[in-house]
Amino acid sequence: MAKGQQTKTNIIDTALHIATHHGLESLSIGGLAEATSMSKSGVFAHFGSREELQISVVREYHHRFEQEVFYPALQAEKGLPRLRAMFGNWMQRTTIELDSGCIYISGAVEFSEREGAVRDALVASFNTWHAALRRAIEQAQAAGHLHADADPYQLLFEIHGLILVLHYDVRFLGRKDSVPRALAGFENILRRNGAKVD
Amino acid sequence: MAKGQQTKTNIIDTALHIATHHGLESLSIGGLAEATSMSKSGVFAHFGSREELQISVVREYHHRFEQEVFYPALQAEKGLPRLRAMFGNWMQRTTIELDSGCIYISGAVEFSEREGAVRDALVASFNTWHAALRRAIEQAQAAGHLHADADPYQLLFEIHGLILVLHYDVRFLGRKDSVPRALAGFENILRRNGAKVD
DNA sequence: AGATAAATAGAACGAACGTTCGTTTTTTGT
DNA sequence: ACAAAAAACGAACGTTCGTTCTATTTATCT
Repeated sequence: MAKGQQTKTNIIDTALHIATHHGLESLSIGGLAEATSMSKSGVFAHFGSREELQISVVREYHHRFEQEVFYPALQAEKGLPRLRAMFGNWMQRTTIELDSGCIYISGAVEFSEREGAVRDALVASFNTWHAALRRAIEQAQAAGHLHADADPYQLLFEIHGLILVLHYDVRFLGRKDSVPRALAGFENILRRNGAKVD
Repeated sequence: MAKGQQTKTNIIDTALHIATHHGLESLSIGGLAEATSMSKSGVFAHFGSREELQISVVREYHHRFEQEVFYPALQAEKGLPRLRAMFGNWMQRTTIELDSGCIYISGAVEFSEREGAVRDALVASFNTWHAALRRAIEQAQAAGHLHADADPYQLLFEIHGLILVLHYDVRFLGRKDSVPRALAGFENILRRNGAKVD
């Protein structure tokens, strides 16, 4: 690999770590320069603008999300098992490991009233995941694991809420014991929609 | 009222408007000075620090939240009616009116890994509301509206999730039609815990 | 009305911000 | 090893930031 790409990867790694902890808006060229022991202009040259740097971080987060949340869940068989795997991985990625947060959540706050390419990248990335979840729900319905007449979007809405409140309780309120609650809420939703008890 | 207090109130009003739209961290002395047609030092003198300004905004938000969400719900009779009123007012305050956001949500992201007085004020303020909700749930149980053996915290957890995802969908994804989903999710939770259909 | 206190303004500070530019170092290809 | 290309540096730019002064304007009270 060319030296440049290697350095760029290193910068993005550092930036991703900062962004998952303190948000995309907390990224600064100067801070990143210090963290990577480079000069400001050296860092800057790789992206051309701060906005492009933020977009690169969103892209990298999207990639890792796929790798750690989505793809592993495909190992589980279609239907309820896979949906449960996706939710479980999602919980883990969002709150637990190294107590880093989720930029789909922090970014939603930071860019809810701000237009631009970063917001667009965030929305597109989240929508991809959203669509994957909807597919998993519909497959569970097709497999007879969930009622066929249930509204997938309503399930999705409620499930997403559990992830958000889990994130809120763990990271903001410091309630480390919230994972069982989220899991219980998840099973409540499934049961109401025809799933057998786990 | 003294002239100073009057000006201070005006500044906080303006600051609250900005904070509900763009977050507490987007507040700046200079921006507030321009918005209120004052000098930077004139604005600054009322608070002594930016942090104290942010805390003042949190306090004001807490006050309005009580006025517009909590107190009106006390008109409804104890138990399920009051709980429904609290949730309804909460939804409205959080997403609808003048499409302004909720600093309990944006603040949770902004101050999740930042210690200090602002974070403490936010946590304390939210916990007050949280406790009020828990009381309402327990009253609904005592009145026989909800199963007595249900865990109030689990209900609270799931209900809070609905507010968060409503906020997310409306403000970030721009899905203005999410209120019925949140309402449906709320009734789902109540029904599972023994409530009669509404 | 005149004295006293409160409120606001204005200028300046050091630091951090994103960005630009010219130069120097390092890597790459032959 | 040497030339060409890529990568990183260092200094400076114009702004904005929170904050600290001193000066000036307003409101308050007798």
